[in-house]
Amino acid sequence: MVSSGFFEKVWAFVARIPEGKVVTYGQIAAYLGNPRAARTVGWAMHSTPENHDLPWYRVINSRGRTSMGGGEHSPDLQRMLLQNEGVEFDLRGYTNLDRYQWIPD
DNA sequence: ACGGTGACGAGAT
DNA sequence: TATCTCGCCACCG
Repeated sequence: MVSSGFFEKVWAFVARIPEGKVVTYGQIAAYLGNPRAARTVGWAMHSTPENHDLPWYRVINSRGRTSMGGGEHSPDLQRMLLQNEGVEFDLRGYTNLDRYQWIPD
């Protein structure tokens, strides 16, 4: 079977996040049935395939900040991509989850 | 099978 | 608010 792992579920979830909205790592873990697997979700995102079409930048941490990262994935790039979609950040780099967090149907 | 790993989370300082 | 510490857990060699 090609897609049965936890990572696959994470990617499938991320693919559904609408434009201008964000979700947190812990939130994804919870919706997938493992409330405490936030770190694993983070690792899944780190392991996203090269040819990803995923809106990876719509995943942020529970405090409304863009994820840490190195190299290609920089917090600044992530913030920029989100601002392009209308997500606003305050001067310290935080966004308002009450306003932009996506709650699946 | 086992253990290191990591784009996290929550509480403490 | 910035940092640190610890607990968590699926994946891969």
